[in-house]
Amino acid sequence: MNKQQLAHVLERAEALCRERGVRLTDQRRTVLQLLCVSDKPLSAYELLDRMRGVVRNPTPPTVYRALDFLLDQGLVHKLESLHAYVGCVHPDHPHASQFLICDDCGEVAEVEDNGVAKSLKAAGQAIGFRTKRPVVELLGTCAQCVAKRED
Amino acid sequence: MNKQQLAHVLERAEALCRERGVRLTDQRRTVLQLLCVSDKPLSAYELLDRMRGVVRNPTPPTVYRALDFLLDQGLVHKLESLHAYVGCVHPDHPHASQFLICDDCGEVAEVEDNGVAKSLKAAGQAIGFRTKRPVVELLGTCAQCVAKRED
DNA sequence: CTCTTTACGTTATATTGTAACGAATTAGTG
DNA sequence: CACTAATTCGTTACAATATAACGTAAAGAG
Repeated sequence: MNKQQLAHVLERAEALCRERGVRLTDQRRTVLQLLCVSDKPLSAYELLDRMRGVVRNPTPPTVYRALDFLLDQGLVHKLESLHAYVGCVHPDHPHASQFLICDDCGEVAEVEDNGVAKSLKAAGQAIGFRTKRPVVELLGTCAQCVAKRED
Repeated sequence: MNKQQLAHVLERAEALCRERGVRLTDQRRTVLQLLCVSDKPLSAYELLDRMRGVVRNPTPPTVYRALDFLLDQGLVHKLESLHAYVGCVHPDHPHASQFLICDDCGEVAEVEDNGVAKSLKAAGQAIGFRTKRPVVELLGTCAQCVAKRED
């Protein structure tokens, strides 16, 4: 994420939290920012490392609390299959994303595919299931790495 | 899974492994069987506990090696969002399943929805992504527990 | 039977995530 | 402002999940 996008996300985060009456504290903002400037998903302990120097003596609970808050607010996503976290690319509206995770280069693409959302909804409804949190992560090879391999 | 289903799965597992020239050893069969007779997903360490008394002095690597093998062979699935494992209900054919996980009663339904499979494939292809392993887990409330709550 | 590969035993350790409890800060209320 | 309640944070300890590394044993191939 570039600087302009970062600024936008942080602004949006501030505004959303204000609207919702919740507090985007320094620690929480720091974690969000670290995730946004990273070019790859970060584990909780990678985040912990990067917080040193920004926050005084952070510990695991420091990170996990901030992550819990940001996850609740939909400002970050957890990639279950990687045990890692990413900043949300479009916190503007509530959404259920899908993640395409390249296990070659580590790149992660967050997409919001309407067809997928619909078919998942239908599959749940077929058996009366009420979905609260969909986890959709496709592990494989991104276009760039596919091309690289076929050279 | 009832006894008859269990017998069928074990037979199928034997046959598949024979065909593929891989070995379904005692430990691996034990793990598969434990997952199949369980009425809920089991964590690696729950499996470890249940292996005592069947296998001599099992340790974490014992369990994880058996799980790795069974996952490779498509005989069990890992539920990433639960850190837990389930026996595959239809190992007969290769497939990409979706899991509906009730966070009230813990029940897990494995479904193979064609619409979901198609839309996921399409979403990947749209950006040239080659999916190797789809992770699709819907966390929410099953029909039974929805009904219970509305009483 | 010998060689090679695969599976397993064993110990130690890495990684991910929480519990619990008190101190400090913030927000609401008279 | 003063008081109280709620939320956030500091800190310690620990639980749960997963893997590294290396030697031994067993199985399959020739």
